[in-house]
Order: sequence, then C-alpha cells, then structure tokens
Amino acid sequence: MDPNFILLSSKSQTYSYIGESMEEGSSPSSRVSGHDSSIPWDQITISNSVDSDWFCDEQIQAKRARVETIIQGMSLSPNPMMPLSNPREKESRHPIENSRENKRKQKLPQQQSPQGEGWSRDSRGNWKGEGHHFKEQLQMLQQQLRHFQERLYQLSEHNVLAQTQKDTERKKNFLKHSNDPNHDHWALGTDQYKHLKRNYTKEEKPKVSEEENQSRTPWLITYEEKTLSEILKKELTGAVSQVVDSVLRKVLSKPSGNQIQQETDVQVSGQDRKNIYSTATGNTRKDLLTMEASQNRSQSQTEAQMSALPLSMKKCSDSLGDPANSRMTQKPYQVPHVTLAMTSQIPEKQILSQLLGYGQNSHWSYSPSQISSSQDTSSPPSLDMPWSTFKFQPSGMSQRPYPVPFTSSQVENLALPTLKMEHGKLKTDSDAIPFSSVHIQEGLTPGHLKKAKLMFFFTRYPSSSLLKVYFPDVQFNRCITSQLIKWFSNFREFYYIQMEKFARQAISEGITNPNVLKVPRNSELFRTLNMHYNKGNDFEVPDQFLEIASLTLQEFFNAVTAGKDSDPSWKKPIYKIISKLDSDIPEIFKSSSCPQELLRN
DNA sequence: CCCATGCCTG
DNA sequence: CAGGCATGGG
Repeated sequence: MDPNFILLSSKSQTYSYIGESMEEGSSPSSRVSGHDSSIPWDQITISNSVDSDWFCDEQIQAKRARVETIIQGMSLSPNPMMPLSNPREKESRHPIENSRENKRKQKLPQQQSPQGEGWSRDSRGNWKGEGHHFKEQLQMLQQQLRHFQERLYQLSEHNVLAQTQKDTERKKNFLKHSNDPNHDHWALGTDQYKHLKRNYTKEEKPKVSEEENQSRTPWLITYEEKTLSEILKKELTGAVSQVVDSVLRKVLSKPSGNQIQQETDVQVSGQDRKNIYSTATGNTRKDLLTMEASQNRSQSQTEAQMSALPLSMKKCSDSLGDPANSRMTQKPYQVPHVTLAMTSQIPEKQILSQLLGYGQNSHWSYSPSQISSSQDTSSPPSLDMPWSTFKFQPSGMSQRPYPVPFTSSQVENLALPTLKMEHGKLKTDSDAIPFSSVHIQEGLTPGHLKKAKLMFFFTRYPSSSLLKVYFPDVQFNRCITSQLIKWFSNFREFYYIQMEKFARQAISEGITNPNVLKVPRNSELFRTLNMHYNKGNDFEVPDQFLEIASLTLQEFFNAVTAGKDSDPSWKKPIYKIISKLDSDIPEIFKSSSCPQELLRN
C-alpha cells in the first residue's frame, strides 16, 4: 500500500479531481504547460510553499479550470456522487481493496486512517476531550464551508474577468486562502458544496441544470452561487451548530459514561431486591422476576459492555459476498472531518439510532427536500431521510453509496456511547420511524454480549442454530455467527481455567474428597464466575449452573488427582462431560428486547 | 475443502 | 474478547 495514499487521502481527491477535469479540459490553454497537471495543482491546493511568481502566472488558468470543474460537477446530474470516472482515480482509491480472502480469517483487519488513530488516542476514555474534539471538528467544518463559499464566489467573479487580467489583489486573496491552515480541508467543502448544489439544482432549478449541461455558461455559477450561498450558509451553519450543541450537550454531560442509569434507572431498594432474589430460584418464571428486579448496574459493567461493541463494528467487513457488507471493503480514505458521516461500518439501524440520538433535527442528511426548505430548521426531518442520510458523503467524491467507515476505535468512542446514552430514548423514538420496530441488528451490541454471558449459565455449548433462535434481533451471517460462537468459546475458556485453578487449589489445600467440592454462592469461585458472566449482578445465577460448576470442579479435581494432567489433552474428557449438561434457556432470552431490558434495568 | 473447535497470544 | 493458527471431523 502506498503510505502516502492515506495521508493525503482527503486532499488527493480534490486535486485529482481537478486534474482530471483539466485533462478532459475543454480548454487546452488551461493546461499547465510543462507540468503534469496534477502536480502543480497539488501544490496549489495542498502546499503553502508554492512559488509566488509561478503561481501568479498560472493563477488565472487555475481558477478557470476550477470553475469549469465545478460546472462539470454540477452537470453530472444523474449520479451526483460520482464525478470520478478516471480509471487512474479508481485505482488509487482501491489500493488494497482486494484484501486477501483468507478462508479461515473471516474478519477483515480493521483499517484505520492515521487520523482516526490519533483521534481515538487523544480522546479515548476522555469524554471531555472528546467533546472538545467534536466541537473543534465541527467548527472546523463550519469554517471550511464559509471559506469555500467566499472563495467560490470570488472565483466565479474572477472567471468573467480572468481572460485578460492578472489581478494582483485577487491573487493576494487567493494566496491568503491558500495559506489558510485549513485549506487542506477543502475537499470537504468543495464536495459538500457540489452535493448540495446538485440537489438544489435538481429540485429547484432543473432548467438551469440543463442549461448548464448545454452551455456551461460561466456566469450561471455566479447567479447560482449567490442563491446557493445563502442557502448553504443557513443550512450548514444551522446544522453544524445544532449538531455541535446536541453532541456536546450529551457528550459533556456524561463524562462518566453511565448514562443508562441516570436516564432509565428505576431504583429499587436493596431490600426489595433481596426479597426478589431470595424467592427466585432459577427457572423461567423466576428469571423473569429477577431480571425485572435487576438494578444497580455497575459502571464496570458498562465498560465491559462497551468493550464488546467494536468487534461487531469492525469485523465482518469483507463478508464474502454478502451484499450488505460488501461496501465495507472500502478503504477509509478521508476519515476525520465529518464525524457523523463516517459510519459505513455501523449497522444502519445503529446509524439511525445515532442520528436520532443526536437530535431529531439532525441535518446531516441533505435530502433535496431539506435543501429546498432550508428555512425550516425546526421541523423534524422527513421520515424518509435516514437512507439519504447514509448516502451523504463528506467528500462527495466517492461513487459508493456509503461513506467512509469509522475506525473501530472511533466507533468505540463515538458510536457506542451514543447508543448507550440514548437507549431509553431510542425505544420511544424508534416507534416513529418506519423500519425499526423490530430492530434487526447487523452487528452485535454490548447488550448481546451481556445476554450471551447470561445464557452461558444455561448453555456452555450452544449450537449456531440455537444462537439464531435466541438472538432474533440479530442479522446473522457467517461473521456474526462465528463471533457469537467465539464468545462462548471464550466463556468456556475462562470457565475451565477457573475450574482448574480452584480444583488445584483445593488439592493443594489438602482436600481429598471431591464430594466436598461445591460452588456455593458465597464462595470465591462463585464470585469470580459471577463477576465474569453477570457483572452487574442483575441476574440470579441458576442453581443448575452451580451444580454443573461443582461437577466440573470435581472432574478437574479427580483428573488432576489422578495425574491425568500430564496428558496434553487431559481436559477433553471433562469437556465432553460438561458439554452434555447444557440445559434449556429461559424463554425470556428469546425476546429480542432482552438485551435492552438487561441493559436498562 | 470447509467448518468448528481449541489453544495461545495480545 | 479477538486474532491467528493448528487440528480434526465430515
């Protein structure tokens, strides 16, 4: 892979696009003689150290080309998302797409942009910092957009005069902008502009759009620019500040991350809880009771849940022909500028959840209706917007229907907390949106992990078909299945390690009769297991499980006592025994709302 | 050859 | 908990 590729990703799209349009260039004079067209443009757009004289000479042509580029972009109406058709371009954008398909390896190594890494490093575990980061990014975006508007306005003016003039004043302006430390975020502004503009022209000015196609009259830019500038300013600044506000409000108000408790907790006194626990003894009915009674979620549990999410996001990205996942074979070209748009690795429902979480008026969807009714910032977005939301692209350059993925760390830091903090809200909001009442998840959530752990009390060796039955809200595919299987494998691993450890401990303590080995609820072993599988202690560990644990402990004790542990596979017989002791799982686990209930209690 | 499982590692 | 690898059954 070309290391420069990622580093320059966000920029490269800008200049390669321009370069392309110049090559197609209707006006040969606009080409930079003696230079590869893309290189000087690179310098213009990216570098501050452009030679001023050269720059002065080329400036007019540059501007012309730029404006033409924009016109072309607007004219390419049917598929506004793909102004790129240059094979070279495509090539450069799919450098490592063909990720080797290791059969064993069902998971794509997560691909992170350097920016993403830095971002997550900076903000990991620091809500305050994250919030500031948000704010910075969004303000940056705001700035870029304003910047772009100004600039484009200038350019379109210049275009009229540029044929004969070298206006040093404007050159200064231009240089000033080029030296703007933010100028390298340009791609974003440009693309957003084009995206918006296309929508705008399609919805409101279709005739103009066609005129552009035919005549490409430069001054139309000016005309549209004025109108668009207004709309853009309103729409984008409004949206950006709104998002900044809502994000910050949520992010900063919950520095500790235990949102659920604050939002949804219905406290039950310890006394009540004890009563319920003491009457419940472990079958379905009682499980219901205990689960309803489960309270007092600890923070550590929350953290543990969080740790489960990334995998559901970052994995399954190449998913072997699964169309729903094929889009994830993309590279994270330019990640960091528009955080909310970088969601391709997040299941759509969760994206929606996030959007809802960020406020009903999330304006990250630039659906035509919204563009055209830019005044209406208070009314909720139309219900058909979620999908167009996902198509919004920070760069507008990609021909893909989905935007740039989050890195897993970003997901971990951004998406999950959002989901979690909005859980209560989501449930009500979801009723208002078309497809979400069932909430088929494409990925596994912390709730699912928690549920799986509790299920482990009943089944140590669940079959994949059983898992499908008990995770009805999960969209199963190979990755999800093996991930779940892996979870249980990990659970078993921990379980058996503990068993062996305590069995050996018992032996070392001089115990000779295996029948005295039990796992009472006040034992250390129980506490260890409970901590692992039932961290919040909001589920009563079934006696059944304790029986099996005792038996496992005894088996280990016997085996070790008999010296079988010299055999490399001495545990196998034990595994075999235990594998036959799976019991039925309470019905409540079949409920798709189970994870939510578990999470929220 | 595919898949599931187990083991080891980070 | 996930990744990677080795193994063993179909």
